[in-house]
Amino acid sequence: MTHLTIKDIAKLSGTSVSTVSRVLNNHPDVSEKARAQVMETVEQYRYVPNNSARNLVIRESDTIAVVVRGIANPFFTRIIKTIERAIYSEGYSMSLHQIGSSDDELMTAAMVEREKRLKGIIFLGGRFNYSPEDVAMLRIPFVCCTYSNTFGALERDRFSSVAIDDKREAYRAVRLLLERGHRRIAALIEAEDGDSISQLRYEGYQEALADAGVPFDPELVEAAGSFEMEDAYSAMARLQERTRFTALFAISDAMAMAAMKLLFDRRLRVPEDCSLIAIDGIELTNYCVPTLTTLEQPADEMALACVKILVSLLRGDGKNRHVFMETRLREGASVRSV
Amino acid sequence: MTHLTIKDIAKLSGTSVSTVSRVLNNHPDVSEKARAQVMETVEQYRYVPNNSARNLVIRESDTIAVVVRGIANPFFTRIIKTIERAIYSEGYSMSLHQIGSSDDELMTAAMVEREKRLKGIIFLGGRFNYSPEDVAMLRIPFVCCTYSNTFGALERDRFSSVAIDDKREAYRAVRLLLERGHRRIAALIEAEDGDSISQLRYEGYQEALADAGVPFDPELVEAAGSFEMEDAYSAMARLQERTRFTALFAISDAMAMAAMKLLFDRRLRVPEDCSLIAIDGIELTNYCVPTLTTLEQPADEMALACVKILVSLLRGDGKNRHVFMETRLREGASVRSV
DNA sequence: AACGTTACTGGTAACGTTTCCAAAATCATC
DNA sequence: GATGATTTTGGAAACGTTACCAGTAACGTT
Repeated sequence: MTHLTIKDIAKLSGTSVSTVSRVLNNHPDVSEKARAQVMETVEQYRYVPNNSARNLVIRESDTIAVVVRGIANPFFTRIIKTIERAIYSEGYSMSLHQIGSSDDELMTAAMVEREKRLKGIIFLGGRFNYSPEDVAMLRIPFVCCTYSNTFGALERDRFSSVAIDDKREAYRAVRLLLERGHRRIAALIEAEDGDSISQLRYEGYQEALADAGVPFDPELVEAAGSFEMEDAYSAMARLQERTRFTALFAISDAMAMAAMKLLFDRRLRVPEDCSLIAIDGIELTNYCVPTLTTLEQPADEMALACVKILVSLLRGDGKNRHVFMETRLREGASVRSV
Repeated sequence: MTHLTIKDIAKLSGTSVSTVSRVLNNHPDVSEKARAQVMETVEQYRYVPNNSARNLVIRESDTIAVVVRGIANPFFTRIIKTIERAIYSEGYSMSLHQIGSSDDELMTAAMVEREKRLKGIIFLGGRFNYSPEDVAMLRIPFVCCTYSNTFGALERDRFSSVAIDDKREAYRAVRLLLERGHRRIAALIEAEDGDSISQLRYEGYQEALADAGVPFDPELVEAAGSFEMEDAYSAMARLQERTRFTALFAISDAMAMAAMKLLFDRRLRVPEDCSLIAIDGIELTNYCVPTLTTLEQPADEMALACVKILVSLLRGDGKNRHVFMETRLREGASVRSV
């Protein structure tokens, strides 16, 4: 017999299937004696319940899905790592789903949900600009991490989110450049339009310039095809060929690092010829030359908040919430005063 | 009714449960007419079978677990990404398990296996030096990725592996430095002893020196507490304070990048003052300054090989295999001739 | 037209749990 | 020690599939 069943345990501990089940699920209505009895046999034979059977009768699984757009992003890896820990320590299990830039996260999620009877979903890095009707496909709680849907059509009480205030933080980053005397400040953004992280950060950039009385020059803005470093590198190349600037705001650390490389390849020095600031705070920024000045998102806190919110939704206490985190300025050596 | 069952589909398509099941599982013994009928209703109502019920009667799940030590490692992320794709396209699902450096991968795997009735396991980046008795806990096929167990106690036909020949590739890397005229070549390794990737690569280093008639100097070797950049940085600091060298062989790209940063912080130039070579070929090496010369592991190929082997084991055709991949030299600007 | 093949179909018993319900045991009260 | 209340127990019906088995329909063959 490869796998023991609850029946075997019942027989071995001289009790019934029901009692074993009760013990295993920590029901109060079972005598101390029986409980001890059962526990002992369970330990002894290293019995582990069959999850499929359990999920079948429970009518759902114990799985929380994490749907991530761009798993290669170091910032996301960091978050995933913490999320996984938290999910397991809450007694759930996690399944990870990577989607490409052309995939539809809602489709993926809906499919997986139907197939596995998910408990909940955490979206990581998606755009998630869906209509309420679309979202109705998802009948389970979900939280969007790193995406705040600030202007989206979706009603705020239909889902939760954990994010930084992208626009405000971008504003802070650009203001820092302005305070250091920069006036020609370029922006390296990502192509996706509409209500995306890129757009929000871009708006922050524009607003900071406006508030400082610096006229907006579209020449100074270039969009990469994706968040990938490769695309950022070539976007930066276009930008650098087109115009001159003393500082660059990149919407992500990885993109800033690609930009840094382009500058190096063109024999331009950071920060002497061009200052650099970005948002994310990935570990790598401490190791590039020069170290990157960046607004660090509290990745671990964000991950824990996601799981905490989702779990409390699942347990029935707690409503949908939208949590905004603050970034912390981590000064590297990539910004100089002019 | 939230979820349709196979019974509903049977009723709706005017046939029986058995027939629907047969259609869904692509059994040949069903008429074209019935098949079309069923397919249509399935499409129309977007029916998705309940996996728990299926797994219950099948007596196993459709899940392949990936147990990874150090998910933050960019090389692993890349592999995971491809593995996930491959697993899904083969019709399985994936669950990802991150373990810390102190955790026991076998324990984790055994636990998860019992709980979920896994189909198979892929170990990523572990040491996996277990005795045959330990491994007997795992009753399902598994493949170790990036770890070859070259000298381990485990019988070779009990598991599969996909890896590079760590010793040989390290040998190649160090020989390249030797060919460029370097004689004082330091090594930045990782602390884990015994039969680890670090050790294998370290042996390759020693052998290359020996073959070139360069005497081995233990002063030139420093071990980091882990593969983390932080630990690599401080190990490199110790090394650099202790002795002088014209070139460094690091056992991983990430460690090399940390070393590069330390050299920069100490006002030493790469490659003028110290050449650098490593193994892995992560994308980032193209973006550091200067670009790192590295032996690139074919991450995608390795990932696909893992899944292919595992799937063929699961299908019953195919035996346990040990695949060695070749690296490809990707020349950056971090090595100079002396 | 009777027969044997073959192609297809539907009924039903698993699979290993949880949960409901009723029965049994225990306890408290008079 | 009889009664009712309470705690603890076990039996059995779900949950939604698959797979076996028996049966029916369709088709050639003689």
